[in-house]
Order: sequence, then structure tokens, then C-alpha cells
Amino acid sequence: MEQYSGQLDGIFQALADPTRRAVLARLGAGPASISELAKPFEMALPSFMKHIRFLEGSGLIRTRKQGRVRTCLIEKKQFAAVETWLSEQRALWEGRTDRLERFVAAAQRKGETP
Amino acid sequence: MEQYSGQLDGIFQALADPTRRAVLARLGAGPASISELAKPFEMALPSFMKHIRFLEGSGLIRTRKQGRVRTCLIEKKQFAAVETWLSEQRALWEGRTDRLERFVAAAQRKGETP
DNA sequence: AAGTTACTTAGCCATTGCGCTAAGTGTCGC
DNA sequence: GCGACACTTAGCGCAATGGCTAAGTAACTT
Repeated sequence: MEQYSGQLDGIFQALADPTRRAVLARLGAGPASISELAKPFEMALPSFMKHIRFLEGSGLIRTRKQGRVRTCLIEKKQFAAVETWLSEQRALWEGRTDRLERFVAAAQRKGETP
Repeated sequence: MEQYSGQLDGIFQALADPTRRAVLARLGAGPASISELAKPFEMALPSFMKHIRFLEGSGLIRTRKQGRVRTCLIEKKQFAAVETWLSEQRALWEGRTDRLERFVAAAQRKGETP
């Protein structure tokens, strides 16, 4: 629960970039190699790779290298963190004051998390 | 539809910070003034204000000043953009079977299958 | 063996993000 | 009116982001 907030930092930041969201959308249709993913973007490969590494770091995708090809695939489980956060938030304004106390307390404690 | 993506940039980036998520959580319980919101954080007020402005810029909150007090309230509608994106994403990988078939077929045609 | 392919590494640069302090503005309470 | 209060503006510093090029490595292909 403590790393939950820190994970959300990375996840939301990963989602904050249109290139990365587009990659996720593409990977929703199935795994793909780096160069295949990069093709639609007018970006130098090293720049594109940074996005891939960022996505991987956030846990939203996994990658595996076989031979000279690195294949990326989406990590659906990680999206659950977003949904959880959303429904917590929704629960708050729908009047669940019991959860509110726990949630706000946890959120304030987060200041100590790296 | 194009500003949808641009909006998501701002929304996700706003959500990428724990201070801002905590503010949203607090505002889920009802409107609050800047100083009331700032109280739990060990942050100088101008620093905190930047978070408020960021949240306001992303559309996740609205603020209104009466007298010397600025009151903030959550803009629930904006959260729908996140949900929409999430369900679009989910739709991609859940309606994936037909796309997957095409993907695999194409990969096999090119002899790229591992 | 040599060339092509598919990344990788290692920089550089401009911009943005997130914190700070110091000083300013406009209200309110006495 | 005068001070306290609630922001607000201005500017500084540092780290991270998002782009680039140039050059390197490892795995096929021929």
C-alpha cells in the first residue's frame, strides 16, 4: 500500500505523454518489436527508446530480447492500479467518509515516500 | 478529438504528483480554501500554489476567489476523460482476438514468428 | 568475411517541474 | 487606519524530461 502511491507517480507520468499512450494502444493489439513500434513516429530511435524504457520502468509494459529484436508487450495488471485509484477517488466523493479518513491519512504519509 | 489527447497529457501529468492526488482526495470530501488544503503539507505556500494552478489548468479542479479566500472544488466531469481512455484501452485488448489473428497472420507471412 | 539490421550507449541541449525565499496586493478585524 | 491574514508575484536553483547526433555492439544475411 505504501508503494502504491509511488507506483502511481510513475504510471501517471508514463501516461502523460501522447507517444507513450500511442505505444500502449498499439500494444493493446498484441506484442511488437521496438522498430515496429517506432515506425509511426518521426523520432530518432534513441528518443523513442527512452519512451519504451519509461513505460517499462512504470511497469505498464514488459520487454524481452531474443536475438537482436526486443519485443514489447503490455502488462495489463498495471492498469488496475489506475482503476483502483479512480474508484477510490470516486468512492470519496460519493460519500464514503470512512474510506476518506484512511485515504487522506495515507496520502499525507506519502510525503515520506521516495 | 484531438484536444482529447492534449487534455489527457495535462490530466495524467497532474495526477502524477502525490501532493496533487492528495489534494484531489481531500476535495473529494468537499470544497476547501487554499490554506486549508495546504495545511497538511510541509511546503511553502507558493510551492503549494503551483500545484493548485496545475490542477486548475488540467481542469481537474475549479477555484473561485471571494474576498481574500480562494475556494477550490473538484471537477468530477474531468475524471471521465481518464475513464474513457481506460475503457478505450481495455477495449483494444479485449476485442483483441480478431486483431490478434491478423497480427499473427501477418507475422507468419513475414516469417517473423519466434 | 563483410554488410545490414536492430538496437544501445553516451553524450549534448532546451524546456519544464518542483522546491525555495523575499516582497507585494488586497481583505478583514479591531 | 493599521495590523494581521490569505494569498500572489517574481525570481532563483536544481533535477528530470524529451528531443537530438554520433558512434558502438551484437545478431542475422549473404
